Amino acid sequence: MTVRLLLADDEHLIRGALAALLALEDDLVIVAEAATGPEALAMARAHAPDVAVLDLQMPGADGVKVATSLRAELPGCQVLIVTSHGRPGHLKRALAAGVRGFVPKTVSAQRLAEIIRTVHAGNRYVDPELAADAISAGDSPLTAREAEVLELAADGAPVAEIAERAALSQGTVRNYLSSAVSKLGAENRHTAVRLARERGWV
Amino acid sequence: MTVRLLLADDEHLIRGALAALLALEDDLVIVAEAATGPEALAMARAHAPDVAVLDLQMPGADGVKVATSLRAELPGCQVLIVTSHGRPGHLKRALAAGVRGFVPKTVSAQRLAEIIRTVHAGNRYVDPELAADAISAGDSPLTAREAEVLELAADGAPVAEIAERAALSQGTVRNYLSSAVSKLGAENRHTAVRLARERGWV
DNA sequence: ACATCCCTCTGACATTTGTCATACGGAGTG
DNA sequence: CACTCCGTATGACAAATGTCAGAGGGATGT
Repeated sequence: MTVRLLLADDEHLIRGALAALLALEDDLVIVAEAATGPEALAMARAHAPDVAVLDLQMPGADGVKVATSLRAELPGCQVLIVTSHGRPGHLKRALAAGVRGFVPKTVSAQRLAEIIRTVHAGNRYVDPELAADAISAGDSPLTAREAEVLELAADGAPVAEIAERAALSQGTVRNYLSSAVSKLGAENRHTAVRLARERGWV
Repeated sequence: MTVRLLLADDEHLIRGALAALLALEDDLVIVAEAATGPEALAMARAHAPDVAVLDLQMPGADGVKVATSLRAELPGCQVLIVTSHGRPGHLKRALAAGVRGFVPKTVSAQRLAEIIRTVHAGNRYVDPELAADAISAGDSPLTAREAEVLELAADGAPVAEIAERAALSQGTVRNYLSSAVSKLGAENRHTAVRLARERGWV
């Protein structure tokens, strides 16, 4: 039984190389390739692959967003996310979106082929190390608003701008930032942003 | 004439796939692979390749650092940097370190093989788009100290800590930050850090 | 010799952030 | 119903940051 694959990665070099390697496996066949999120979606619609191997970061829409749409449109298509930067939060988001597999790019092609088969068989596979990280990072202690405000603060915007963009009063914004900072044990909003990013909470 | 290659990339999947693809070219042969900077250096010493294909971001020491050491120890070995994130400053640093080629991972394997040959022949190759970015980004307007202080401010440390780490008075640190911020046209130190990072000035 | 730049510092001031207390309405829970 | 969160807000105060003017010393270039 052959497994029909969709391969999506914005790096042509990687995608091509990966395609070549996976094609060496007798039971795997690549039916489509894509370089962006929307393209991946279009390709999936056109070819209805058994398994979609998606890079986490792509222009247009990231792997998790694509996965969400895919779940709705092609329930028979299993999604496997491959990523360079394994942040705990990404894994959580991905699983919530119905992704069946999540692996770092540090695995070998051999392993990847096995994992593709695992996912195709309807099982799940999550890289043990990433899983451990996700568990030890735990749940976000931030409320929805706190996370939102922290996110808006991420690029160094002043309180006034955050307040405007979030349609809140400046005082409220400062309250949220303050509580986020203390919950994260940070010294100021900027280290708080960094910590939250590392744990994948924003 | 065959070209003997060293391949260094921390992502096993990518490295393996790349190796497989490049091995298809008759005149290219991979004599060594490495997953970290130090490992790349050790491998280069052991195998004295003609061309070293290095990922820009690797654990241990980045591609440019490895290139610098390589220039000194193995002048006959040409260095080609491959990267996902093409920041202008990286290109500049790389060229200063004697790197002969600089390409994004979006090129095809076919192109990469050609570029490897170009570099091996003693010519240079820089991706046109990255080159354009680097030129438009221009030179850093920051003085050495300003850049240093800005770098220390990058992870959100308070002025007191920056001052201590740079062995400067707090007032001086604030002066440098202030002038860096105004030179970069930023609103505050944090957006300044972001801007400088984007242009590769830190 | 002079001008110009960078590095370093100080002191003063305005602005922005961070913290805290307090308040009110809504949602959910016991 | 009382209790506890969360979201939202205000006001006040302390601390950090941003800005400016000025000043001395070293290096470099004309």
